Amino acid sequence: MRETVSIHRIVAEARELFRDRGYEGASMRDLADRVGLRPQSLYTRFASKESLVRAVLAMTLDDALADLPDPATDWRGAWRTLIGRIAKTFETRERCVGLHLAYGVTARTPDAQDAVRAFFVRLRDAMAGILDAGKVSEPASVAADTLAQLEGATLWITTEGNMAPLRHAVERALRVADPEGKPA
Amino acid sequence: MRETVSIHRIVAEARELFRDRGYEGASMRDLADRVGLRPQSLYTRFASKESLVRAVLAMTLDDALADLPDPATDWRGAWRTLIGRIAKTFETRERCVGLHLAYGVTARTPDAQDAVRAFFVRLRDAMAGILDAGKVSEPASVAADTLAQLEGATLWITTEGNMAPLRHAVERALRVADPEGKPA
DNA sequence: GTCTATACCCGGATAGAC
DNA sequence: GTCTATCCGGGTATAGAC
Repeated sequence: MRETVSIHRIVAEARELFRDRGYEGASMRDLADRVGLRPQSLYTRFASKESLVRAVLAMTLDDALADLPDPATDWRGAWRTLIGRIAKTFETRERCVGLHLAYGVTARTPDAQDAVRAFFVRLRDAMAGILDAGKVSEPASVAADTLAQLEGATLWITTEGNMAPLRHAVERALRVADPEGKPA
Repeated sequence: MRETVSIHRIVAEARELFRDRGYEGASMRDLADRVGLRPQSLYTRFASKESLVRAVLAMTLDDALADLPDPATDWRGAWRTLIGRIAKTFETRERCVGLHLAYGVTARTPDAQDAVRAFFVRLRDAMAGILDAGKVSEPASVAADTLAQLEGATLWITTEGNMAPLRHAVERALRVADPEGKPA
């Protein structure tokens, strides 16, 4: 008789799998192995592999936005913290689970596709809300561009292990909240 | 008795599949259906699914670099043309086959992994060569950043159909070769 | 809630006829 | 070079005992 495995643990391991192998490349068998269960036992918690996508991205968004400084009183601190968290994840994990899933889900997994779209829209809106509190012009557009630049930099991490483009993207992102800061 | 199917045709269809579904999601059966062959007939031309990756990326690099203006005499024209081709592909196809493969190949497909790395390094080097001809400072770094920004913008195309971040990335890229140009 | 066992399908790849 | 037929592993998911 095995111990009960927490939902959080399963979702965290599923995130690792999705990030490294994408939606198609990740298997329920491998996930079960990682958490020490039989594959079938996963289905008592999750109706399908597809439903794991929403859970993984919900956890990831929570991680990114938890306990941020209040934009109303410290929007620069909130911005720096959020950008730093995203960059830290990319440095440590070498890639973005959201981007892998964005490319990996299709019309054949519509619920997963919607979950991915919702994840990025919510993240962008959170970023835009911070910039809006700082009265940065066109906050939604700047937020989308900033997130895109951070995501794109993972190309060089995953192909070459080259972190320089990510560092440059972070510098540009921080300059959004501090235009007087040191130039490159 | 069917007509002989050209290698070019097979590789072009494989590119569509890899771009839309990634390495794991693309199947030799689907590829065979697209070109009107039995799956087994693909193996007379390609030793394995993995070997298709190198062929797809070689064709893609050729497409991107064919008949560019000579950087020695018109580096700005070469830069504009290359950036324009990349952006055009992303607009039309909604995503980048190279990025999907970059995330999709693993240590279990080492030849494909190497092909992906080589693809992006060669593309970056071609971009850097153009910038170098124009005496732009740090051409390799600028080329890598520019490519990353274009790639990152596909996130919003694939999730929302939003082309604005790609347009912004193109504007920033063109400004590299024309710093006096119109600001955003 | 987890287990054993399994249904059922789809994946890459091969054998051998024509 | 393409075909028919097939092998074999692995995928998601389910049934039913404990």
